[in-house]
Amino acid sequence: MRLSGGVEWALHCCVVLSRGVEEPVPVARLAELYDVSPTYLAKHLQSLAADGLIESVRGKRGGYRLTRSAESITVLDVVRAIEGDGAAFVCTEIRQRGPCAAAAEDCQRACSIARVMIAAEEAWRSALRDVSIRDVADDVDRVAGKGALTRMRSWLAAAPSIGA
Amino acid sequence: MRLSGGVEWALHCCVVLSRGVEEPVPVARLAELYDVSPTYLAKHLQSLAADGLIESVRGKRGGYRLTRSAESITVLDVVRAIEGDGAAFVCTEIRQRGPCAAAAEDCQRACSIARVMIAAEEAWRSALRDVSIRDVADDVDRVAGKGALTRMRSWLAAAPSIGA
DNA sequence: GTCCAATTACTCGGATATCCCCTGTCCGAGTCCACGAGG
DNA sequence: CCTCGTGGACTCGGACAGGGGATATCCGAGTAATTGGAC
Repeated sequence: MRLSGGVEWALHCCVVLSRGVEEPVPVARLAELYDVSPTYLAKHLQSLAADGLIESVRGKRGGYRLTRSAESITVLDVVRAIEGDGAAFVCTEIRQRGPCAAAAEDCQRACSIARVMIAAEEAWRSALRDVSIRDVADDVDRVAGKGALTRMRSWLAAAPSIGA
Repeated sequence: MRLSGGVEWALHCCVVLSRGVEEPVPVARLAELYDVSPTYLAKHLQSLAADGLIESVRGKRGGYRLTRSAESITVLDVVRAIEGDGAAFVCTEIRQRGPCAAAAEDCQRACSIARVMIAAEEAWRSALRDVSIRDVADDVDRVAGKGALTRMRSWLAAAPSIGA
């Protein structure tokens, strides 16, 4: 059980995009900020756009920007956009197989093992749902210093590749 | 993010093994009970044995049996034995990369995003740790009928392939 | 000076290879049980 | 009748292929800004 590495990228992107929603930021710029593969990051941002978390602006001076306020986007929203809605544990109903199989009419409720796993996943989802991108951004300000995020956001807005 | 299918098999095996600890049960018999691949199930049971949850008895009339009481084995123990101890979310510290990288001395605490993910995983683990194999077995008795598990355990103990 | 239109440069978007881990399988090492011979 | 040794069959254990999804990449579709000329 391992999450895609794109989850980390997407979360960092959403956090930095939550500072100043004015103008869109191209993928190449975000990739340069974090020193990651631009094309692969693009793939993940497309997933976020497909779920309506960010919107794309095409053409010159285009890019991505958040569609709604950072308060209304939860960490779970981002994780689900990247990883999909599928549950981690999938019950194959092996209790209904083999020589001691349970009768189908006795299996209307989910099996005991599946219920435990589902409850645990719900606890996981709940923890992620309780934290918004805004909360994370505030925490970054608290840990890394008040101006760190704003400085990164300003760098994104600056003309690309001048100093390089 | 998806768990290995072996988790389901291993949990069912531990539950049925918790009924009557007298004599070991061979892998082939367990595989026949659930109608799954014997060799692949063996691989997973080896993982359980490596973590000390079950012990192997070699030779004729050998097999696997639980090493301790079902109360002292948690669902989390089984999941960790199959999936390993690694965290689902791995922080690659991209905050320390790129042109706006944070200084290393400012990163002694885990980054805000990683903390959220770690806390969620801890909630997931906690939910799995709160349920023992004994609890699951009792719930199976409650749902599938009091004698279902005992009947399966008796079938395991019976001489193999008589009726077939 | 103003308007318009073609050009251009920059952006996203989906289709395309590559790699690694999970799935699934196999044969060899090890061990207990059974049986038979000898005392 | 009891003991011991040998054989056999059954078990686990780790080493060996195949497949699917994540990783990483590329080129084409689309759009806004620019720029040049005409009025």
